[in-house]
Amino acid sequence: MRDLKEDIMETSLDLFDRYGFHGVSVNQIVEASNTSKGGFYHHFQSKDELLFVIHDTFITYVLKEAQAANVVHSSPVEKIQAIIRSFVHVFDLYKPHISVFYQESMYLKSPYNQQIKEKRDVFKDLVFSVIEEGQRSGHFRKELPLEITGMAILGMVNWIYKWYKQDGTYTIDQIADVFTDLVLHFLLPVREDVEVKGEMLHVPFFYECK
Amino acid sequence: MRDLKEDIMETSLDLFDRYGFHGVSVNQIVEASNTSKGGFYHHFQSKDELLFVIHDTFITYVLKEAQAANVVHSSPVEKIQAIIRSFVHVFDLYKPHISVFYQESMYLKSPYNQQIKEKRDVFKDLVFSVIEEGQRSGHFRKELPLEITGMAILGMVNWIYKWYKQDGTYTIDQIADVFTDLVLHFLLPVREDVEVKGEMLHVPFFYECK
DNA sequence: GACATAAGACCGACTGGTTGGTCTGTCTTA
DNA sequence: TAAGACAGACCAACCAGTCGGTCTTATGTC
Repeated sequence: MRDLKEDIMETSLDLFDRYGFHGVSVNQIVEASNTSKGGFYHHFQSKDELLFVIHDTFITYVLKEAQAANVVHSSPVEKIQAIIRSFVHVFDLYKPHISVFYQESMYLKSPYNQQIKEKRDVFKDLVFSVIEEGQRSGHFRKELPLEITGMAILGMVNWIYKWYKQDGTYTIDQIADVFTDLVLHFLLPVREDVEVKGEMLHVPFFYECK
Repeated sequence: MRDLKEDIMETSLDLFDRYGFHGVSVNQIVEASNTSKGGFYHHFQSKDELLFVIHDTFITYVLKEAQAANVVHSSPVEKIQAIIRSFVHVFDLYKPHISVFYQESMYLKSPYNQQIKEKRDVFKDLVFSVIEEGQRSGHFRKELPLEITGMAILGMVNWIYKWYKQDGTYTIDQIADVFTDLVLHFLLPVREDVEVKGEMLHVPFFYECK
């Protein structure tokens, strides 16, 4: 027999993914997971807390991975590659969690919304700081506004939750590869500038300004 | 005296944007817009229909603009520029509508969800076909997978609704310019390949290369 | 211009159903 | 035997939607 708390998590994740947080009642959750109101409220203080736990699961993961990438690599090019790769992979691991998160995060009450916002901001700042580091060191195009470029990257990756299917045409690795290619194509400067501190980058870059 | 229906639309848009569709009751809407249950249901068949009308407003706009761009321009480069520009501008005109849409679209019942999906698909297919056209004609890099690249563009633009503020650091025009720059940087092949059928592209990149 | 009339605009008390959450109590297990 | 795991009847609050009624306004008639 499985742990009942995990059953509730899994079942509610499935239901939320299909019908949304507000489209599923606690009664439906306990019914589908073969438990009871008492069982549910023994494990969770409220329906909101269940939602928070769902969020925290994947946010903790993506943040840990990005922070590790930031420490392991020294070049901003390698950092952004590693961050995008792990960021994209999160959608393979936690897609239902993420779908629920973006559809429902606005309804979470204090103190849950506060905690979630903090973790998301740490991740965002990390991505931004890598871009900024690359711009300062000359790896990335200095003329790009940090905020717009950063949000473009977060946007194209976050949007994956809308269309990615595990049994789709492309694997999550292929998506990660293409996305990294796209991002590096608009981040890296013309070829002449890519040589930084005697280091020659072997990243395909195609466009030169006229 | 304003039209009451418009008052309801505007008030509910504001409330939905702050608290979400399910976070606002019809009672709250009629209270905030100084009308009544009767007044509300005189203008709208249901709460769902109100949501549908909100959606339809901006979807109709973005679709019309993109289709016009597709007809007016002949080069895929100009087409994608115009589409991105108008797509980005929709967030300036209809940001509350769009926020509500992405948070709530999942809860809409038939036949509303069907109609919305159709229009969104038409728009998506239009963007994809422009990219494909550019790849066939040699304007765009042939090695990029259409689906992943297309969803990357839709993702980075759609995500604007999460962070764009009208009184923020950058205007919507600046965002559109940077986004166009980013997209063309990863779409266009090396300069040698940009010359197509004797036509030399004069792609107006917003930011000057060094 | 005065009046009758009808149609649409709007009102708000009311309802039937649902929801998140509580509480008392039982069962299991260490 | 005590403590945590779980059960399920119960409740107060709330919600979308209804319905009989009133008010406003445009129009046709004399």
